[in-house]
Amino acid sequence: MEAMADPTETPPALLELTTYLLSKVGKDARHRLAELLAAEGLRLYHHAALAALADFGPHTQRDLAVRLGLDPSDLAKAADRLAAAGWLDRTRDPADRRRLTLTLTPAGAARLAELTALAGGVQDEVLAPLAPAERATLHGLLLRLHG
Amino acid sequence: MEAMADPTETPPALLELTTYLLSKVGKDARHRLAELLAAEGLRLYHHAALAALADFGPHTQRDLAVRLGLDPSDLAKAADRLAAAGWLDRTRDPADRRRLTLTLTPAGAARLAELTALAGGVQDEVLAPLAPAERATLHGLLLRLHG
DNA sequence: CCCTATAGTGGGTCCATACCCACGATCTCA
DNA sequence: TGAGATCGTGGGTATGGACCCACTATAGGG
Repeated sequence: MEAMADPTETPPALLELTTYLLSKVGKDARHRLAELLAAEGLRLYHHAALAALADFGPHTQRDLAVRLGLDPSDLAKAADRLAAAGWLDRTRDPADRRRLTLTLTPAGAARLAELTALAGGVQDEVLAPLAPAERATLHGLLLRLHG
Repeated sequence: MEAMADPTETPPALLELTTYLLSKVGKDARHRLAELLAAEGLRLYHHAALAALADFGPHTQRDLAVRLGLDPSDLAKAADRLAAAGWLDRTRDPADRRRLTLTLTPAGAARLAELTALAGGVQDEVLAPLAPAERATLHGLLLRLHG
């Protein structure tokens, strides 16, 4: 009995393209995490914003927008959301009253830890086929590509 | 003189997530190729469709939609585009006149070769930081994740 | 004090992806 | 020969990302 061809099989010509795999696997990973976050009314950039504040300390909105590569106007909306939830403080800079300084609150730090755990869970799923050493190798290679 | 902090630096907490890197690098790769294709009025799935026909032979529209994970309605529009350019033939199946069989034309095969070369160029850019052996390693790992 | 530049923000646009439905044509089978 | 299923297709909708402009409040130089 002959093996049945899988009607959903990807064309080998595409599987030979590393960029195709990169794009597909990356999209899948992002999609999974985005879905989890969406269930809590959050987006990926909310996570990124909290992480940036945790790692680099307070930012003005403009600076944070630059760091995350977001439009200042879009970041303002994201900051709204995060401030409303009590995860960051938005204080007017007394030295330049145009500026708003964003600072992570303890509640924000706690939330960030939860989101990071969530991301870790997705990562375990996505990387399941790889042994720990292989995951480390992959991580190192991707890090080099990221520059 | 102290090193100036890079205001666009990504939060280390995110760089530690392999899925973050995967998603970012993958998005970048897809974005670059999509831009090149867009300049010629094409989308990524046009390339994928041609590749599938080349690798697996003629498909009905339905089968091709299943293989590529596209909505049948959307694939119909893509097939329009490709047929209009003369890259595939759309023939009514005499045995079941509801079905349209898509077959790659020689012109389509030639176009596919061009697109594949284009994709290869993008890939060389994206993978530039890696040595050939490392690229092979990366490819192998991604292939395992793709299943 | 005026002029120009900048920070934040509200309210949009544009685009791609992913759906989804209804319909005509056609097939299959009882 | 009808009932129901299936293929292609036209014409939608929903979503998220990226971008953009106008406007207010504020700063700072001349």
